[in-house]
Amino acid sequence: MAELPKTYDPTAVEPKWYAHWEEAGYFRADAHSAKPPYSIVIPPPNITGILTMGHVLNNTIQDILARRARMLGFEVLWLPGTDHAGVGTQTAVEKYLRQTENKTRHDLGRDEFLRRVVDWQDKHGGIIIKQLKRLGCSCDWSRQRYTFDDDYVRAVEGVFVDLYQKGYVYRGRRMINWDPAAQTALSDEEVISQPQKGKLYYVRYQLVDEPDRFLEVATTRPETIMADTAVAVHPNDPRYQGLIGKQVWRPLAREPLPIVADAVIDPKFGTGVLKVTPAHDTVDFEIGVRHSLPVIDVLHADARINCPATPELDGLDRFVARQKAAELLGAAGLLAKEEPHENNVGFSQRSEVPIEPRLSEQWFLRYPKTKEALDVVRAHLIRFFPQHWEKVYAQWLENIRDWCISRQIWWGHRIPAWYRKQKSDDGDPKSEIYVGIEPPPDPGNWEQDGDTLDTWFSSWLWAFETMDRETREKFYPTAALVTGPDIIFFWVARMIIAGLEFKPGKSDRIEDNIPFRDVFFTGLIRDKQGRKMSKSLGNSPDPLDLIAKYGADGLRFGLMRIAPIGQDIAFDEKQIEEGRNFATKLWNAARFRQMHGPSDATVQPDEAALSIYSIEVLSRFNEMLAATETAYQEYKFNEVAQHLYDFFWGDYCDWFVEAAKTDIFSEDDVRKRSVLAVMDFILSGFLRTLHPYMPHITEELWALLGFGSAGQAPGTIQFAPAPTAALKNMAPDVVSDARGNTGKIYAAIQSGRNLRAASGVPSNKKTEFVLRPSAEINAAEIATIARLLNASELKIDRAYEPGPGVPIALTELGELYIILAAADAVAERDRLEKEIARVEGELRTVEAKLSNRSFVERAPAAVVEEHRQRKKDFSEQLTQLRQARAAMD
RNA sequence: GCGCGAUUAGCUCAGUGGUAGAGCGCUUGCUUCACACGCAAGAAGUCGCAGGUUCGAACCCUGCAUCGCGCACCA
Repeated sequence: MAELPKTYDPTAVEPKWYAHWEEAGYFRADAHSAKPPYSIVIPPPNITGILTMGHVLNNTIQDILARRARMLGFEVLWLPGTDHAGVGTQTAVEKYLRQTENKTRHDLGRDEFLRRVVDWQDKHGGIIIKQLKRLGCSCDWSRQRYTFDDDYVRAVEGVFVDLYQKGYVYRGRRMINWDPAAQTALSDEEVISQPQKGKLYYVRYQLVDEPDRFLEVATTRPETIMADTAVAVHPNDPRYQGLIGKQVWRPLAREPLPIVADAVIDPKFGTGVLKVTPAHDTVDFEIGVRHSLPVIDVLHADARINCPATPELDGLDRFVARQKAAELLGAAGLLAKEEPHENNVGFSQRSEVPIEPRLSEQWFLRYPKTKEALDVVRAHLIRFFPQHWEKVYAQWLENIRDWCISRQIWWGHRIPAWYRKQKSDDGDPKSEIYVGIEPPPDPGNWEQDGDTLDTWFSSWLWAFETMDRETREKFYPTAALVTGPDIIFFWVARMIIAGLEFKPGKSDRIEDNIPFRDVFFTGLIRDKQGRKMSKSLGNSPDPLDLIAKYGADGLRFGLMRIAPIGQDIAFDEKQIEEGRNFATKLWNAARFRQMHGPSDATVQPDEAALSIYSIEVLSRFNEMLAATETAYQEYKFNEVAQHLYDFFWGDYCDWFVEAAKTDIFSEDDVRKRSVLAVMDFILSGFLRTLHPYMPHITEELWALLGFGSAGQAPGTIQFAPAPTAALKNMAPDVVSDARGNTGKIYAAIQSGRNLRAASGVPSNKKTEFVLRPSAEINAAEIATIARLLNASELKIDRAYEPGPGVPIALTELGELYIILAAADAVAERDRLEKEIARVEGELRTVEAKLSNRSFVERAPAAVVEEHRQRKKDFSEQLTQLRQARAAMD
């Protein structure tokens, strides 16, 4: 066995083990395994994406779940893959083309452009896969899928055709969200509203019958006046009662417009008069339908003004035109006033430009199975963690609107619909439609729909279309989905609907069709100022840099320790540094063990020969196992991490290892062997418990300490069984006695160290202590207490009488004195008086509580008893302290 | 407007009815033979505000404030 180097170097160790794992096929899932299944499908990252902190969080959690399940004896499938990400990828490639060749996609044409995207995908795609591997993700890469795989594409088309035939998918001319930058329709979910500072323009509309009278209309969009086809007032608004049914002149592109009455008008807003612009506003469109108003569209697809009748504005960008329109109106005396105004404007999530409501022919989906999708979550067949997302989910499903699924972009699944122009009897050209996976029988006469499908229309099949039939039989439904709450509608809800509606080989049992049983929603990672991490802010650290600095294990552990369930995470690199420090601590603890001879994980510590410190640490080990298990049940990963950290650093390293040194360096071979066996037991068990969080270093130490060669499954920690509790045969009172004794000893040591520091004795200076014991003290423990106090000598003297100024600490073992070369009576008197004051305060608090009759009568007996005991302890302490103080006078 | 979170030490956050916790940072002392990515000791908090329930509230209830998120509105 090689001696461990002094410092741990993750950059060398981590890739070595990952390569080994992949080669050995440890991550491969066997659909024919007899083991029970545990499966997760990865939220597929964009093919052109690079690893972000969000990915690190998300995939570390999935890896923890997968690795833990393997150790618990499950057949694990973690199914990876990537998403073609329609708009995102197309935008990226278009930008690249513009920069390198100064060309647009239209310059290249559809076929050539798509060829370029595929080039790009082959070149840049898959970077993120390599990065996930560097993070240690134990995905079954042999099953890696892509939303553009041939059979996946076919499945997407199949679903479209199926839903078309069932009447859920339909084509229609409706108001949709138009992204003028990407020049495509969007779904409602892709529009985010943002408050926007602007102006409210009060425009004067002249009455046709009474040229001297004007109707004032408040609008934020004077550039669309040319598209007005009415003005509207509330039917009960007394100010305008007489005007309903009359006409006003449209102030730009002058035409008479009717004054209509509609109940949606808010009389309190502006002047209570609305200009009705059916082509450019959803509410106005609906008013238009109710009053049979014409629709005039004055915008090009890129949101420039399209209105030759008003040449001053024609061709201008909408925001330039807004200003210009106000000027025109002002010059004509038709602008009463302008007011600053803040309102919410819908922005395209991707292009970050304001969307335009637009009347357009698109494909829509009326969602099937919405009630069932609500029920499976309400009945907790699917459980959300944290649970409060159920409400958000329900709110969406209860108010669900049809989904606009067609996109006017080229990179995506082409809509499997074809059209054929036909002459009808009345001479109007009518379009015949064909929808099918296979092209129509005589393709020459048909033209395929040029549009593609919303990326999410392919993503919603991810949970089952990534699996073949055999895999599905074994691994569907998946056990857990780990994702961000920002895609609860985009993806989670739609996957549930998809599973319920058309999971292949659907069963009558609804629980067979749902895509997953548990959904864990991660928090968002924010920077220290609480801002979302984003490329444009440049506040997102590159995870690869962090891995280079702290190791993948350090990054994983550090991040998991600060990621509370359901809450956003304020990222702080210090936390990652702590993760790295923890790895180093573990490394050195193992190194210390290794310095004292070879480990043997197969030897169980002899329970009869255990020291009280061993019993104490083993019992705390049991508590740690139980606590992590409980935390896992609730997906409280940060709690798991904290329990691991506290146990190992505090209980094991700070106390047990230090106490164990007495035995390790002693001549007593029995005690020495016993304590080393306990170390092996704990190191072996701890490495296994920690492995899901820090897979590389635990595997490395597993090998270096020789645990892998001792009959444990194939030499890797990955399939090593999860550790079981220690001290199984020990009587509970023996354990609690040991806990009680070590508790007293450790507390006394802390008091002694405090005394040392308060007396100004450096921690490395060996100093004499005297203990006047209050009870019999086991001689075997004296050496350990002395060691932990760094005492040159610990005298046990029942009759010790301290001279004036010798510092005293009251401990549960008795009175502890530190012997100084020259005792400082003044300093010690001050210290004692402070201590007396403190204890007096504590005592008063407890006494007050106990003198409260209601408390004594109504509080649980155990609580009252606890207070009585504390009162007794404080009283005794006080007596002793006062005696010590009196002895100084 | 509706809903969901958050508000605890300088910072980041645990704590969910019975003596306020951790890590970082800070102060002090230490290169003591696993670890300075470390060891030891310490200072530091009217638990957002106001009511209520209770013998007892950081914790339960009500209201308010501030911050964040979502939905709706958004002329």
